[in-house]
Amino acid sequence: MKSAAVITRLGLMVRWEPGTPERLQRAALELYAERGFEETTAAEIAQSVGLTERTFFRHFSDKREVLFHGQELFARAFLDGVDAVPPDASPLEVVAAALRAATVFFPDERRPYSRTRQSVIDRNPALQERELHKLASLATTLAEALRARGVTEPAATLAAQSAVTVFGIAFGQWIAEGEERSLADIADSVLGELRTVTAGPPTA
Amino acid sequence: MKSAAVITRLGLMVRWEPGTPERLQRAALELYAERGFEETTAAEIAQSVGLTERTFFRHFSDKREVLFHGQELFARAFLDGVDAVPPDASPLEVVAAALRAATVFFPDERRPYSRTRQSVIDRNPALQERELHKLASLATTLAEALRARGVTEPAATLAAQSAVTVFGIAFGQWIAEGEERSLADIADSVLGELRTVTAGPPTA
DNA sequence: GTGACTGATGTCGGTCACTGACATCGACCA
DNA sequence: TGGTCGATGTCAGTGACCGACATCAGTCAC
Repeated sequence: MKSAAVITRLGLMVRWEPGTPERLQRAALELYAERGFEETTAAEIAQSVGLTERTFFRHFSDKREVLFHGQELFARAFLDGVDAVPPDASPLEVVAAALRAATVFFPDERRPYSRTRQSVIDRNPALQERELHKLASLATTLAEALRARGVTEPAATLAAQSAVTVFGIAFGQWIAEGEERSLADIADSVLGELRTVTAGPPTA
Repeated sequence: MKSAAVITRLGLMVRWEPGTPERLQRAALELYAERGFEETTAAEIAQSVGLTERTFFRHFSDKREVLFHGQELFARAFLDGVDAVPPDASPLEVVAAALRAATVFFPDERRPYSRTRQSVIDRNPALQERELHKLASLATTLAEALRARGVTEPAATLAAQSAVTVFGIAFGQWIAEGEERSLADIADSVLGELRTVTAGPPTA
């Protein structure tokens, strides 16, 4: 693997094939899905796209991270939803807006991809841990945005966590076999359920 | 370390000093707190109590797990709270009961210990991931208990996740500098806040 | 009492995730 | 032409973890 010089489709001579991180991500998902996460070594992923293990770790901080990229944009979508709502909106209205904004990241065409990705994650605890951590970070970010709008604690964290919880449940349903509603519709309905559940008569 | 034979306080000759897992846990927390999690090797923990690395990994599946033991009892407490409530109670009442039951695991004397433990976790992402995963498992268990009582999805998962969220926020506050209320009182109040936040006027 | 058996531990060797230091070599720029 | 840069390769190392096997005090059947 001395030199990876390559001729592109346009006939241009390039030192390195472009899109290295994307190629690694595709290869990793494929291998994880085929053999399982633990049974796949970082070196194998790298080799499968003509690179070395060392290069893999230059692009991704660890073996799990290769499945969790683009979270920043996703979080940004949530935040955009927050900003798109009038300043006097209630926390719950903000949550609804954030949810609606986030769902644009998951158009129906993406369902098959999301399904295989999620099935890989569901089969490995280490990957679940990483996913949980990402969602928790998202909640933290959201809570901060809420606080910046004047929502006090613990309401801000409560609302933010609820948003993430609703999203998680909705996403799981969106992925489910036979489900055909859009993620936005499902999220709306789950949020409604949350309001129902937390309503009820006052507790002792 | 050929033979670890030891004379106990009662003068009995024993092959192995008893309470190995507990000794390892204490030593681990101490070292993690002193030097940090990453800067402490499993071998060091083991050696600090006169054992080998291999033995450490026989008692704990990994380096993080040594800080997360006893979760089963904790989860059981939640479940006991669930069972202690009449069958016609609303999901929210069940959640309140579970929360109240769980707080018995954290009497005020335990605050200092919980604080140092949490500060270790807060300083390391890998430990945060594990904690999140344990809490998520708890939520899953709780949701199952709710379903067993006839609560349907997604209400069951929503209620269970909310319980865990409330617990997490309350615990964080309980640990906070200067806080003196009991965990039960704080949890009650946070649950009340959740009801307030999710109430509000209907959303579009 | 003796020998088989058990259970907690030690020893050894190996795999793999991840890292730092340094070398390579086209591309690009002065 | 020469120098710098950026993405990569090479190499050697550390530490988490695991399987296989050895050890040896205690126990129990006989």
